[in-house]
Amino acid sequence: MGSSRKPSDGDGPAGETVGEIAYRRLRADILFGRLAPAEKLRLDRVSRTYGTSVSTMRELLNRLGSEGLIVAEGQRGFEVAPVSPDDFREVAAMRQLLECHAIEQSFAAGDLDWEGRVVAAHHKLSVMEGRMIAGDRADPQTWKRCDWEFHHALISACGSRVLLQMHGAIYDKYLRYQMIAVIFRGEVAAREHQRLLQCALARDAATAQGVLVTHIQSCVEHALAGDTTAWFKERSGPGPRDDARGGIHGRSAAPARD
Amino acid sequence: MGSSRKPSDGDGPAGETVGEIAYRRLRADILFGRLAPAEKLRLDRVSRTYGTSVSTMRELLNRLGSEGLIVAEGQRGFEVAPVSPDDFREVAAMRQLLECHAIEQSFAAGDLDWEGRVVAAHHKLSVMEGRMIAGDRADPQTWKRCDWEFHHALISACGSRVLLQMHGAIYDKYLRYQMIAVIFRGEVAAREHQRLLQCALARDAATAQGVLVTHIQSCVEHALAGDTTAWFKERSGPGPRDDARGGIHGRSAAPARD
DNA sequence: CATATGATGTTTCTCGAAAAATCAGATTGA
DNA sequence: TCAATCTGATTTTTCGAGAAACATCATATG
Repeated sequence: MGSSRKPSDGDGPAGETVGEIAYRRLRADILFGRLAPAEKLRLDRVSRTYGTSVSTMRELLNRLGSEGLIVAEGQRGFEVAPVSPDDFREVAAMRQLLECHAIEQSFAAGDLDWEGRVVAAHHKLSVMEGRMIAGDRADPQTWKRCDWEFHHALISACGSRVLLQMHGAIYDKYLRYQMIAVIFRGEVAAREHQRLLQCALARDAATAQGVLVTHIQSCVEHALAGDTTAWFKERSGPGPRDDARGGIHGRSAAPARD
Repeated sequence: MGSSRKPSDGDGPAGETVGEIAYRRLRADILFGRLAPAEKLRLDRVSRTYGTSVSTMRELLNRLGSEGLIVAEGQRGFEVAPVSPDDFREVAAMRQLLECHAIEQSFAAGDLDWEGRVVAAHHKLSVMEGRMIAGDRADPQTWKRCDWEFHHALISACGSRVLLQMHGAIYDKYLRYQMIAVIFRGEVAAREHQRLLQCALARDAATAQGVLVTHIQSCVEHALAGDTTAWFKERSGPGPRDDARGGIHGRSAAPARD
């Protein structure tokens, strides 16, 4: 998106707040599995790890909690969101639903610029996949970013910000499972991406949806076929989810004024 | 405010934190239109209004920002999320997508307990709607909560926590537009709810989806038929949304350690 | 032996102030 | 007159400490 960034910003954008930087790092650490699922996050420790005060860290933790990447139970602290096969399946099904719908809209409305974005993103992804297949597994982050950019480009003409935003959120959770399960399906996935590209240029949404369903489902099955017991620390069942939501749902909304 | 909480503090649940109470109140104030869209929220003022310190308020504001109910631009403060006809349409379309899908799953899997929940929720909603139609518009909060509980009951057997959570989030945004536009479609909406109940008991998902689409779409059109220009304060266009998201999307994720 | 009770240490939650940044108005120069 | 810069005031961001809540463990009691 067209926000003005400083021309020379390598890692941390120049005029960015401390909290924002720590937020990105913490978020990436959860997504890429460097923080174990269900791991307890003690304020004092993590805030020192990421170079902020506890107050600032609490902001980030609350933010990530509201995204579902961290669970905050009452006044007993925070921990990394747990994982489970069921949750993985649900996340995958949700991604399927959103992305299939978005493909339909996007394929119908995409203009020439859109085609350009799709082709460009696929090229970059294709190159990265070639490297990964060749054995160069040094940088899964940029590889996965290319994967994201391709899938995002496909649906970028869907015309709904809300849809894109929700898809982004669920994609990230899906990505987390991919990184935890350490999935390489190089050749197969690359071929599916190739077919998605062809469908996009032919505006064939129906076929693309079929390919995408396979793309996601086979990934889930491949991941769950492995040793899923290693995912759990003790018992990570349904657990105490965000039951304390405000607004209308949780309980009767409080009166307006005090 | 170090004083202990009164045992009979009729507002929130007994052992609830100050932040949690303020969060619910602030969230409800946004959802029910008591805080105008695009209204600037100065830390000092709102924190005093809701009885917390600025640090605590920042937590809540960040949390609501991550839910999309508040926008936080750079280090220029927070404001209530803006509204626009386009956004309303997108939110409605998203609710339609999620709720139709959930209905299909739920109608197929619902057991007798589910039927009981649906019937009970519809009864309560029906009574409230009767009062509203009769002219008793004192308490839109409980009325809308009954609406929520009915729609939630319908899809409660869909089997996916992720789906239910996302639906809850989008329902709240939809609700906000309903409250802003001040929509009363008493008789029509009540009849549609009646038909939804019948479809649920007959397990007729296809018809229910059709009713729901009408239910949502006609509401959108009814709302947008009015004077939408009053919604905007100055220019509330697409505006600077959450461009600064972390993780994979925004930019290259930062390396793990420093 | 199992359970209830109480003291102690640890962690979270809340607060107010210092530091950094933004904004509005005034001043200066072309 | 217009643009640019500077200054003062307001607002946001960050921090560390105190108060409340929780967890742990030892002790007492049936």
